Amino acid sequence: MKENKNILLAEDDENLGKLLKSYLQAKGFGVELARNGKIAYELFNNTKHHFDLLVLDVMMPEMDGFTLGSEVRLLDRKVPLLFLSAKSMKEDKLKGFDVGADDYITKPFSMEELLARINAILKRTELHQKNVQEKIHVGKIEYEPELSVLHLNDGVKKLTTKENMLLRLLVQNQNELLDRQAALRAVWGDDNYFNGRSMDVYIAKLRKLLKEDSNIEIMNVHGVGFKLLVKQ
Amino acid sequence: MKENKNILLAEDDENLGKLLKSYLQAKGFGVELARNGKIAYELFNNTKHHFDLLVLDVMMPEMDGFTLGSEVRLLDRKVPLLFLSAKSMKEDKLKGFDVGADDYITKPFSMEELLARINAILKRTELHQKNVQEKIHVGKIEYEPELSVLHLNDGVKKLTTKENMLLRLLVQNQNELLDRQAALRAVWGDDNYFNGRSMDVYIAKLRKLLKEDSNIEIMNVHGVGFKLLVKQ
DNA sequence: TTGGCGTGTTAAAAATGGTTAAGTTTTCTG
DNA sequence: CAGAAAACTTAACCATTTTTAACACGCCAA
Repeated sequence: MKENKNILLAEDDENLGKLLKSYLQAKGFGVELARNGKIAYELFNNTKHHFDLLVLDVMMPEMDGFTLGSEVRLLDRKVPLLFLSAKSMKEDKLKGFDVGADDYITKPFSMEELLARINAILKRTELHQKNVQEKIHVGKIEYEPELSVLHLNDGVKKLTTKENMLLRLLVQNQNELLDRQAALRAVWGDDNYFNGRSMDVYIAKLRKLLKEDSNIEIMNVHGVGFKLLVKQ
Repeated sequence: MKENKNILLAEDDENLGKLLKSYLQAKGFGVELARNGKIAYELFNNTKHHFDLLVLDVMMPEMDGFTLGSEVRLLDRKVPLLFLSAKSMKEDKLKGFDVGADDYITKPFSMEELLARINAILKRTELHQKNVQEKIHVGKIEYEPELSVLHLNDGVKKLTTKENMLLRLLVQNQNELLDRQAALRAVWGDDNYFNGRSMDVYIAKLRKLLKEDSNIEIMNVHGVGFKLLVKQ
């Protein structure tokens, strides 16, 4: 049960990025380095990856750290965020916490301090940790997002790509709102009218699949999004 | 509507302690001030008190902050701890996180920063406590806000998004005034003329639903708002 | 007491969503 | 590579939810 933790590091300064990456790897973490916010978002949104913590530089080209943080928050309300900033400015800190930062550290910082903060965050989120992405129970139904497979009464159902991406988002936000626009951007990469209807079609498909467990419901929040309700 | 959060503040510097206490009280927190670690421990251990967060100065007579933190951890594995320290020394920080700190802030710090960190901690602990699918009794009627469901005589009534949001607000302010503008901002995100009329329409809908129990009444307070009256 | 503004209520209009099925594109497979 | 199968999108139609409109009534201050 060694399961080492995975960190997504978004840092545009190549030297600093590589330095941090190898330091954290030496400490036993799995580290993916993204050189800007857009790449980081795509990595986060890529089904193949699961991250336990995001370390985001505030100042980056393409998409700054705060914007990235907010977008990520729409997809996953719980994943811990740690911001790196050159400025120690008050407004920046406040903005960071507003986005839902779990911590905030100003450059320059020592590697040990970063490590201490990372460990502190992971320690306190550990208790509430979701299963390490092998098998997830949604009500009575077993779901394996990595294999994109649902275990139903009448056997194993292989999900299609879009079914799986959407269900994964819903499950990550179980009993919480999944924002419509955020889901469209995450699954369809865009949020125009027809994609919207396409998503509705997929919601209908998922409802059919999940109706085997009557305690599961995909509830619509009018004009805002969907909520995967699992009665306890 | 807002059950305000309680903070236990352990700080031996009388000036700083009182300053922080009154600042946090002004921000809506309940604050108990203890002038050393021993008193703080006794306050915490006194079952009459419930604290949502402990703010502990590291350097205190009788019992230092870290010791206090460890002792408290033995009683409660989850209660959030935030340490205040004059030193920014690395070892101190590490020790703090080792004790299970949720955050660590070095003096001098601004009040805003402390507040931001407190709110950040409370926000993320709130997430883990939320999602309780509780059943609330409104008079004789059972209401499940998370499922947006009312249990009426002739079966279960599924509420629409807006019905649920508005009813939830009313119930949270049961027998107290729900301010009109506040409700509009909370449910409609805006408070222009037409939203106002939309809200009136929803009040009418809710009245119809709730008239099953004659002890329940949604009363209008002219020009100010509504009050959900439940006679005992 | 009266006029204006706020509220109660119902109904029609507009927006959003649920679902099925027909089209289109992509992927698989021989 | 062609044909079939699967995946995905678009269309259509209907249902539900929300907003807007309209009119009646009530409260309250001048």
